[in-house]
Parts: sequence; structure tokens; C-alpha cells
Amino acid sequence: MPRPSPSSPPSVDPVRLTPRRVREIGSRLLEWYDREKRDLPWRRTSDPYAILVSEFMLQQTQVATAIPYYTRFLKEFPTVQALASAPEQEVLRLWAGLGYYSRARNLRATANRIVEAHGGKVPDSVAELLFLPGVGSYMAGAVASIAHGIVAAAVDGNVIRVLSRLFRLKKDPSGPRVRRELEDLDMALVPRDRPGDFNQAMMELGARVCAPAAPDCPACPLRTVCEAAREGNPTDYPFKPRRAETVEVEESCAMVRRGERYLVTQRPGQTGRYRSMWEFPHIEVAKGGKTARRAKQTLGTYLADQFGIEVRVEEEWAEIRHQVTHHKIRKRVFRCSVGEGEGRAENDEPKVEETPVRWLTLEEIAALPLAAPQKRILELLKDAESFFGG
DNA sequence: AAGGCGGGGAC
DNA sequence: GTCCCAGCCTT
Repeated sequence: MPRPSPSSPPSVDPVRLTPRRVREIGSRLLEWYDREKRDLPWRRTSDPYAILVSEFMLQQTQVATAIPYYTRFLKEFPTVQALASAPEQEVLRLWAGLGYYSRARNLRATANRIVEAHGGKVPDSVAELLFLPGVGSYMAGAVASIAHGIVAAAVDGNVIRVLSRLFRLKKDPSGPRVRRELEDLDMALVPRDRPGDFNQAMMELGARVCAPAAPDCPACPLRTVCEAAREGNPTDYPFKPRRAETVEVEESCAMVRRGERYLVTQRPGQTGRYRSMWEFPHIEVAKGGKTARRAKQTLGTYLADQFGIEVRVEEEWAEIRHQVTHHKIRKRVFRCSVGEGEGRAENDEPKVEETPVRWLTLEEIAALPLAAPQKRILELLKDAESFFGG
């Protein structure tokens, strides 16, 4: 049997899963976890509903970001019944600013399903959990293991990284196939007596020690059983697929004031960003050429066509920059003036039925579900009003 | 299999 | 600036 020559293409190292190595990984990791685990709100409860809420919030969201939202949310909806019977707008309002608003809608739908079909109890099997809206492979395993002590794999971004380094896995983990292999591998590692703690420990290790850019190998409880650490190149793992290029987007936003009230509208549609959330009217502006002038024109036309409101677009009043996934957005906020008797009087009938329009005070607007950039505009307006004395 | 979905933390 | 986060759903 010839040895592979140095020039042969790299192949995936065979994963060696001796019972001894499995035991060692489990015991070292749990020992570390028992010593180092953070005191997090959802670790102070054994209520499966609360744990379910935390898992929804923690999707693509860092622990520190989620904590204040989690606390508020459970205070408002302490039981699955309370959430199931809440209006969607109310759920969205508590989620506003956290992003990925489908999570909020799915969580509410899941609460509904749990009350209707599971007698108000969060299911304890992975198969049943997978039927719930917004619950995928990771969450089903996380909830089953953490809330119910079921032996299940829970493979998130942290676990992908830890496993890839432990076993020097070179394959792209973003596809479902390799993902499935990772789940099988993880499943073989989960200690039968403490599945929930093991899964949390893997994630905590990934977040605090086995970090993406600067892993702290000397502090790692698994350094003696980690192939990448031995090789000295942990940051070579996991394989990273090419990222989408950043796209720049220009938007115009209308600040239309009438006395104490401002024009706001509800985002229409069954799909798409921010649906059913509220905003100061805004629209994307085609780029190129004299963008600034086009931004004004586009906005005036939009207000007239969409809402039947004739305004004069005045000066640019503020500029908001933010980034969502691979979109880099610049939002120019224009002050707009409405002539006396123009626009509409108190009974606003938009031309487009499904696009509600309201004239509201800043206080009333603050009570609506607003995405983060809209909250920022609202804060700017509040500051301006207090500055000018209202 | 690929793209959409928001926002923020860490560097 | 960059990367990536306790992912999931739709097409």
C-alpha cells in the first residue's frame, strides 16, 4: 500500500471515534462547563416554554443582544397561553429592533400550535418539535435536550466550528449533507446522562474559547483531544464558502409633519422585509447620476402615487446608515411640507387600500412595531422636538 | 442549492 | 472595514 504522495489532493481525515475519545471529550467539556458557565436568564429556569423563547431569540443573535429582549418578552408573555392569545402586532412590538421578524411570527404561531395540539405542553420529541413553525433541526435538538433531557444533537454555528476543528473536517458545512454528517457525529458525542448541558457547553465553548478568529487554545478543555490544535492551525477550520458581495442601496424617507402629527404607514405584503411593521414612508432610489436630486423626485412621486398625498419635498434633514446582511443602506430623510388643505384631512383614505396611512404623534408612533432604522429616526425627531421646545 | 431575512458585537 | 452570530424558510 503506497503512502499518498505530498502532491496528492487533500482528503478528509477519517474521524476516529473511539469510546475512550468520546468519553474524554464529554467529561472534559462538562467539567469545564460546570466551572465556567455564564449565568444566563434562560439557565435559571426549567420551564420549556421559556427555553423555547430563548432559542427563537438566539437564532443568528448573540447572547448579549438577546438578553434584554428575552426578559421583556417573558414578562409580557409569561406563559405559552399568554403568547398564543396575543395580537401579532403586540408580539412584533416586543421583538422590534431584534431583527428577523419572521421569528416573532413563527414563535407566536408555534405557541398557538402548542396550545391547540399539544395541550399547552412543549413537545419533547425531536420529530414533534420539527413540525412547529420556525423550528428547524438545530432548535428541535436544542429544545428536546435542554428543556426535556432528551439525547439529541444540536448543531449550530458554534458546534460546526468546534467539531470541524476537533476532527479537522475540511468539507463545506453549509450544505444539508455535510450538516447531517455533523449531526451524526455530534449525536455520537452527546453523553447520555447530560445531553442539554453538553449541547450548551459546546456552544459556550464555541462562543468564548473556540472563537472564529482568535481561539484561546491554551484555555480550552479539549486542547489535548483537538486535532486542529495539535496541527497548530485551528483557524483553517471550518471551511468557509464565499460570501455574497456587499450591495449599496439608496433610500429616501419622508418626514411629513402636520402639527404634532407625522405620517406613518404600515408595510404591506405577505412576504418580504418588515411586513406589517410601521415606518416613515420610504422607498428605494435607483442609483447612478444625480442621486441626490433623484432621491427627492422619487419620494414625491411615491407619496402621491401610493397615498394620494401631494407634498413638497424640502431639505434633507437627516441621514441614516445601516447594514442588513449584504446590503449597505443609506437612507436620506427629507422634510416634506403639506400645503393648507392639501394632503388629506382627518379621514385618510389611501388610494391603495392595503397600505394603511396614519397621522400620529411621536408618542403614538413609539408604541408601534418599528424596525431599528425607524426607531433611530424616531429618536432623532424626539431630540429635535425637545430642542425646539415641541 | 441558493437566496432572503436585520441587527449588532467583536476585532 | 471584516466576519459571524444558540437558523429557518422559500424557491
